[in-house]
Amino acid sequence: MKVINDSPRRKVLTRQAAQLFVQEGFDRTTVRMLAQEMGIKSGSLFHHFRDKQEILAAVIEEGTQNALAIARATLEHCGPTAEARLQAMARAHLETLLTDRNAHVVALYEWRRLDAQARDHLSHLRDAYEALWEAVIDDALAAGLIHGDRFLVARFVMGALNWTVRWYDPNGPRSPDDLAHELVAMITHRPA
Amino acid sequence: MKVINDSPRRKVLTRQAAQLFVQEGFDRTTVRMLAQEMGIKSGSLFHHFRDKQEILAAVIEEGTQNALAIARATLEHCGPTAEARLQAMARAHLETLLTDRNAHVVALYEWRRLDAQARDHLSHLRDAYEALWEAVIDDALAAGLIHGDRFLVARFVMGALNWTVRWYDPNGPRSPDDLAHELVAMITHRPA
DNA sequence: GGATCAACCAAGCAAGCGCTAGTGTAATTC
DNA sequence: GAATTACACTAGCGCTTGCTTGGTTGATCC
Repeated sequence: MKVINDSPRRKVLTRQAAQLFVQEGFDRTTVRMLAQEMGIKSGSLFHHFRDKQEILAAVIEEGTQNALAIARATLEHCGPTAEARLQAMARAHLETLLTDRNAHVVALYEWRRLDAQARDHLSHLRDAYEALWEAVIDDALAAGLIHGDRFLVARFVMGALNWTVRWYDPNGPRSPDDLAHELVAMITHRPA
Repeated sequence: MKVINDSPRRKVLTRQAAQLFVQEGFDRTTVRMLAQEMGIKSGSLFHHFRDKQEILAAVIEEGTQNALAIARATLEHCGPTAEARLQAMARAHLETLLTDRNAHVVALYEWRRLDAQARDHLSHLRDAYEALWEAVIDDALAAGLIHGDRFLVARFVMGALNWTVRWYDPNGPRSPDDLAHELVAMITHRPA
């Protein structure tokens, strides 16, 4: 019985699981519900995942990997100014939060359901992502674009952005780009 | 069998429940765990609360009521300038988040576990609290202290503040007052 | 054309869940 | 001093949970 793999099939199952985890929360999502969503029986589920927790870890891992990849790509293809980079990161963050919404909502809400070992592994990924942010914020501080404690500024900005999953309506009038603009304007000590 | 009451005993039990809900999450907290924490047997628990959900609602209600009361009191005892009011609200929010931490973490993480009727009742309370914020932000906008869309600014600020529960260390070097200062400085388009 | 293997299923176990029923008891009320 | 009340107990019902077991299927490989 092979359990750990990253077959394409597993990716699909992971995405379906994310959907359910968002709707019901991790604890209320039973393996029977997961299996039904996947079109298999509950027993078969354990052919793809060692246990229920591993499904959660897979969901969060995929979302974080995507966010990291998108952020890196974005930073390579935007202008070199501190303002452009700041704005690009904000937009990338919001777009990830919306296109890959399920995985990120799960990461935000169900992080504490991970066992110690998964949490350790995944927090390294998250640290890598946050390091990108801190670099961009350092640039903005050095350029005089914003002022203050880099640690605090980074966390305030991430908080404002992550909080959007609780109120943002993708079908509303505002685009992710609008939000990024508005946020950067808010924290920038310089007329846009 | 009387069930609904707001005896002082119930307040204590509610606070103990909040503690457990933070540690384990609502779903993973069993009525047996709650009862043990309270020093009674699981059956006795249902003398004080109709069911498990009612305990959750009680926890969140108490936290929100406190936040609302503190915010109102703070607004009455601070200076009249837009900046003073903004700062006072930020500090009040952070202090509530820290002194009454358990209840607020529960409100943030377990909101969706409320049944429709409790959620309806409590969202009115929350709306009242957010209305205070929007008034303060309107003042700040009118005073030219900050710029932008009032809806977005309010949500960005609340996001930055609420996110603090995930990283703030009460035993660290920074006081809530420091945080409030830094946040207001960050979003204020005017040298402090 | 036998061997291998991933993918699935039916059946069910042991544990734990929220909650109820019925009872005991000390304090309070009339 | 009888009745009521608040609060706690014991015992357990009915159900769901995550997960295991043992076996079947169809495709692929040599």
